[in-house]
Amino acid sequence: MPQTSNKMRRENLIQFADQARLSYKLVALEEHTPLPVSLEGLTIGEPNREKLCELFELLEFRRLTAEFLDTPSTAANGQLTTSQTDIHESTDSTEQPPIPPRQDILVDNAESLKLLVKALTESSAFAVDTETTSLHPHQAKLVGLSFAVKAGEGWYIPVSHRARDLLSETPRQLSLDEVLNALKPALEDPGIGKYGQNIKYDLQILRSVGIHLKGIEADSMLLAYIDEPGQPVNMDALAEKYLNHHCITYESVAGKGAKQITFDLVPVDQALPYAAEDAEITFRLVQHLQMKLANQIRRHNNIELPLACVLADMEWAGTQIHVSWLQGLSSVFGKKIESLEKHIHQLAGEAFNINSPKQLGVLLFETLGLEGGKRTKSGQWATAQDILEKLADEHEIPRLILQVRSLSKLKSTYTDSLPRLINSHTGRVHTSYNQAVTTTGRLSSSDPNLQNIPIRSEEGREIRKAFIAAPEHTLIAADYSQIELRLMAHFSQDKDLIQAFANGADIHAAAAAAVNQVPLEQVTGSMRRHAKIINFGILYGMSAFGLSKQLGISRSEAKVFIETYFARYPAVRQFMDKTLDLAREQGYVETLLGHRVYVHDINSSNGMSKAYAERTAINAPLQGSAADIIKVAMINLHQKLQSSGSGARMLLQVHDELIVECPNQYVDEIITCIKETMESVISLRVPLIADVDCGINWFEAHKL
DNA sequence: GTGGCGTCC
DNA sequence: CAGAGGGACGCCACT
Repeated sequence: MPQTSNKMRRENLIQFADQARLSYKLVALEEHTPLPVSLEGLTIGEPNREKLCELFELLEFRRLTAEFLDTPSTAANGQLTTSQTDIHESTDSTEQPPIPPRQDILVDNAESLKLLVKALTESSAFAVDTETTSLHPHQAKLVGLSFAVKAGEGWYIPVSHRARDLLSETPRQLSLDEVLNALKPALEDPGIGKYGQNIKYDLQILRSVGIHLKGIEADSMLLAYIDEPGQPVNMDALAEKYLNHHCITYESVAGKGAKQITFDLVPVDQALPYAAEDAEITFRLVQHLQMKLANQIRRHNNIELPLACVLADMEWAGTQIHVSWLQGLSSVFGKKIESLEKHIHQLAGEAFNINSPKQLGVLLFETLGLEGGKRTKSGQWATAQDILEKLADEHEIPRLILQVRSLSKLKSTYTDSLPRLINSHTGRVHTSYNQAVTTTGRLSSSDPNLQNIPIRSEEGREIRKAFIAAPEHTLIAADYSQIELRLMAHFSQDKDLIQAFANGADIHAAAAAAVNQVPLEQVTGSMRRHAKIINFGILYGMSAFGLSKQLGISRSEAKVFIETYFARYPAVRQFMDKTLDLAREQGYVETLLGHRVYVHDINSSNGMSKAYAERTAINAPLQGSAADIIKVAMINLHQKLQSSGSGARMLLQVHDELIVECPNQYVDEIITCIKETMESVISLRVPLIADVDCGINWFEAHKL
């Protein structure tokens, strides 16, 4: 009983602290007042207020605030950005008192296990880390668990280390069952906070041994990502960067390359410091970054961290694959490639590797002497699609090469590879979502990448028929309609753009009508096609040159086209100009929900890097805000699907699209739920629309 | 390991 | 003058 109330109080305090931090900052900013903190508007009792002060001490709030006040304000000096100062000149790690050598505790008997459980249970939060035999949760075996409840101390429990050879003995260790039984209450107690480094992984590992981790409070990887998106977020790099600590490398305990051994074969005496360090560093990183990021902690708490738990479920679920369908496609593609290859070699009069851009360039532009050759950066002949397309009229070979290219791409990347990535235990593919790599805030997907499955070409689209629903289930695909253009309308507040979306107009046709100054009825197919390219070009900061190349028109025509567009949608240009000003001033741009994208080169004297930074500054708030919106949709939808009791579950995310696997009898209900959830994430100045469809496979679910 | 290319949004 | 479309990942050839 007393424990529970303590935990509840703790939770309340954290919530209060979060609010108080913000309000204190405001007060401090306006009045430059020192502590104590103003708690106006917060309804907390005296005892809690005391506790709150303690908590501030704990968080070194005073130091944080002092830093905040010392930082030159953007408005005052008008050039150097506060954030750049924070990031590049922060000397946090050197200011802190030196950390004493870490004490490592090996848990290999009942007594030490008892001590650990006691330490965990009495803590308000602890770091947890798992050591396993694989990076893929479904094939990983749990080898050991490590914990830290405070800086300077790490615990490690080996559970399935093995003898490396016949001469060595199996190390003494507790049984997995005994360990899990002892730890389960603490791990599943939502009142005790958990810290992790890439907690999405540990969540799945723990789930595989029947533990449902609760009380997840922070992920150092996600905190670091919020601090500086796009920078490395592996633990070694973070320890160097924030704690000035050099980690024991995985290679130094497990070896590298072909000689690398799995962690269960690492001797326990070597595993102990490595594993204990993982947990202890995680603990310290979380504490450090929570302080550093006080004003962005909400993004971590309310978006990135809950999303990590959603992604863990999606990865764990995986997607069913129709293997023989893919094998059939492979064989069809293979035969076509073979015959095309023969034909090409015949025409060329020599056998060469048609997959080698280098050999192809020499053949086309030297042996055959075709015109229009361009060099790549490295001086090779460029043989990219657009170049071959121009040559296709003059010569048969480039035309055939284009066909081969497209087919071998489909075969090697998709139809041949996907079956190899099916997990033998589940019979499904379990992609891995990376939440902390992109600069804009998008997710990425790998092993396999399921965010670039073909859809445009007819042959490629066939591959989507291999992504099937489980028996008695249906796949539901829901995608946001024109989300980035809608965000452009929202941010720019352009009257006509908003009006077009409010009317539910075909936005490309509307742009075509505007640019060509004709009524909507007179918009031709080609006008619409051009307007569509311009619409996307605007989002990406395309130049007149790029547009002319895309549309096959002259540069001056393209220039007029763009100018007319801006004349028709004047607020769009104003928004772009304002965004660039802001980017130059503060060194970063921000999305709807506060994800920052740094554009350091925006004031560069190098024209090319500056232009690049400018395009990023325009595009990032749009791309990144779209990412924000779907992240929130995923968190909300995950919650709703779980509580619906339907058994429907999210499987995939492709930037503006969600794929849900749903038991047949609930499809109608869940479609409604998905649409409502996606459209109600946030209220913009234009409607947010999600198109939803369903089918037995991903192809069928994309009829719209 | 790097560069070229191609797939997606 | 050169380069002139944002963000990813994966395959292949080549060094």
